[in-house]
Amino acid sequence: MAFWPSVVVATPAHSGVGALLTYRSELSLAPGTLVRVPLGAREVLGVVWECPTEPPEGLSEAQTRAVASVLEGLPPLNARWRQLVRFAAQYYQRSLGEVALAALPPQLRDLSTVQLARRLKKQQGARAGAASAPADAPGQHAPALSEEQREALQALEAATAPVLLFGATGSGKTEVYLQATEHALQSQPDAQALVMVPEINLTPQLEARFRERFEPLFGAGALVCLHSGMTPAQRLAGWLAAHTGQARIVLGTRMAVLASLPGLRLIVVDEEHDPSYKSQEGARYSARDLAVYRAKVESEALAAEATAAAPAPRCRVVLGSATPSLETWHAADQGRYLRLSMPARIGGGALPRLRVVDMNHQPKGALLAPPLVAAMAERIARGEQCMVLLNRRGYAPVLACHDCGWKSACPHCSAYRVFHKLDRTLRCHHCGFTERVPRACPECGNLDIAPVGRGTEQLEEQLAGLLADVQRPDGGPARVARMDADSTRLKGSLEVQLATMHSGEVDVLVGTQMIAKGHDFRRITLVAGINADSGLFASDYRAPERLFALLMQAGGRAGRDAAFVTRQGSESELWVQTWTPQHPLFDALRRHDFPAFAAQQLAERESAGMPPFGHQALLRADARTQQAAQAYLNAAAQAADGLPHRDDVTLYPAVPLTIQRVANVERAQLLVEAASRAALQRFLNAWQPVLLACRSLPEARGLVRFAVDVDPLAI
DNA sequence: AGCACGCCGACT
DNA sequence: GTCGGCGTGCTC
Repeated sequence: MAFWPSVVVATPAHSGVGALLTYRSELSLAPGTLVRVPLGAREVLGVVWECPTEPPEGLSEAQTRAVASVLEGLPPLNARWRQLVRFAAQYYQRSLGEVALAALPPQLRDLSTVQLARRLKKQQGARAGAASAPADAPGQHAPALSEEQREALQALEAATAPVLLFGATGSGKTEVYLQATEHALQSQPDAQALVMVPEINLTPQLEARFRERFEPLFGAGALVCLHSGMTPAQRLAGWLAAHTGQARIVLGTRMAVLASLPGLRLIVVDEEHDPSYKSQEGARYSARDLAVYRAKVESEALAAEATAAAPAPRCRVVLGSATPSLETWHAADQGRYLRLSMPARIGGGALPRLRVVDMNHQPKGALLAPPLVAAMAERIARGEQCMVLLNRRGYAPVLACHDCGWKSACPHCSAYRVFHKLDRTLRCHHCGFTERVPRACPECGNLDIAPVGRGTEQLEEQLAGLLADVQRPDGGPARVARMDADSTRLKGSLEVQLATMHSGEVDVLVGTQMIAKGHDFRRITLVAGINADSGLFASDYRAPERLFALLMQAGGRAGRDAAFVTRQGSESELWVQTWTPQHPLFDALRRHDFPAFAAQQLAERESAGMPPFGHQALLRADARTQQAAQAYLNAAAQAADGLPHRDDVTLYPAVPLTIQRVANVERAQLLVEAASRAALQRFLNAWQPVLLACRSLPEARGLVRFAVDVDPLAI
């Protein structure tokens, strides 16, 4: 067969893991080149993966189509980026093209050559401007570090392993990130840093701090944000800036870990324990784990390029948290990660005192224990602020008829619709189905339908009533406000509410866990978790870990302004209402002793063979009937018999998910366990083609989709 | 993911 | 008799 020039391209077509498509190309294109290629009836974005020197086997020239166009002027995606994508695709059992394309801004496809050239020119112009920007603010802009911070910074800059920055809330982790970033960027004119936060909500305040610090040093275009809340045009601009090197700092959510950053020297993963770092759709990757892998790849490449004369620079990765994930903590125990501790709060503020309220000894049916209400009233009278957490939006989780037993079930999901009193609706929090609240029971016509259980709307209402007679020092009445996904839905309303809280116009803030994260309210001296332990009754084995982190984080909101607390002559407090006050979690929390809590949890995990000691994956199936979903999973398990590495894993029977049906789709899953990560990976790779084949079995009729979730957060 | 192909109910 | 419902399957 005559030679014909071809390129192998990663495209969004995703049948089969690792499936790449071959196109004809007269030009020899370097791996990493961005191209547009025909796929079926459309034209899609693709990444050149290989440039073969031999004609492809089993594919004739006539069977292939030609590359439609090359994105001129864009540097190819480098080998380290491609290795990251290859690893992520393989590890999380998705196609290369899917992961590669998920990492690129979709708008790139629609950009004409002329538009692209214009954009790149703009980038270069900005870059030249930035390079010539005077950098005479150096040294004096950064505040002095505490002894602890200085030691941590020095140690992390000397580290050759991933660093766990274990710092109490308020210990000044952000300042360490800032100075580590500054040093990394100054080491090299093209050096870049990636800073990740778990939620979009947390980007604006960190962005403000980074801009303030680095715009005088590196120019206005030096920092870009990358997260899903941006418009397509903003995402494109941010991605291009990072890819061309004009942006020196990329600040973003989990998706940012896949951005092209040719000069990457530092990765910061703030609040590394946060479950939001694990993607729950598409390729279910952990951005924290990929960050660690990415830093390793970058460092290895730098080491390979280094000469004997100069020591090789590294790409460092810092995982920061006051309550690290048990995976990270265990890695530090084993010496795979370097643990750096910063236990003290900047300014010497004390951590709040824990007050555990045993709800078994409180008046029946009371949402708030009387001693807690009294404590809050006292604080407000002194001009202090309180924060109350309840992890349930709406007025009540269920509306029920006392006569016939009707409940506000969602017709599309196996869940109840939540009663929202403010807009008089019943809303399903799973599928979004919303109806006006009926005036009478839809089953029997009885007018006596009533809310069951409590949400933030009701808590806000009750607190306003309970605190109605409390006077602030200026004589005004106590003011209660609520902040949750409902109250912040409109664009800009989050900022408005935060500003209201900061200005002191609110005395009590009620909200979901959204209010526990990151936001700094200086005058808060009392934080309360109302229904904190509801998670402990669930079967989720990570519930204690999450509760500990939430309460620690929430408690960290209290007493951040040490001077204010001292002036008040009061001590800040964290109140927790619980039905299980004897749980060991509270002892550790009382002493602010995360290491003790982690050791206890890790011992339990080890004896049960759970992560991080054992390794898990889930095979999930969505289908029109529960029977079809389970039949598919069980068939896939059967078909695994005789596969290589089958004996290294345990396959459990298929079970329905806790919420079995969402938006009329039935859901089931099957757990896979292995003693080692490598064994799990070997088996999953062997299983992959079987999973595809089992889709067409007669018993799996009605299957909508399947997905593998490697290292799942909940099982 | 798209987008086509293919086989069953309400219209010009 | 068609128009179109979305179930199923492929994309070099």
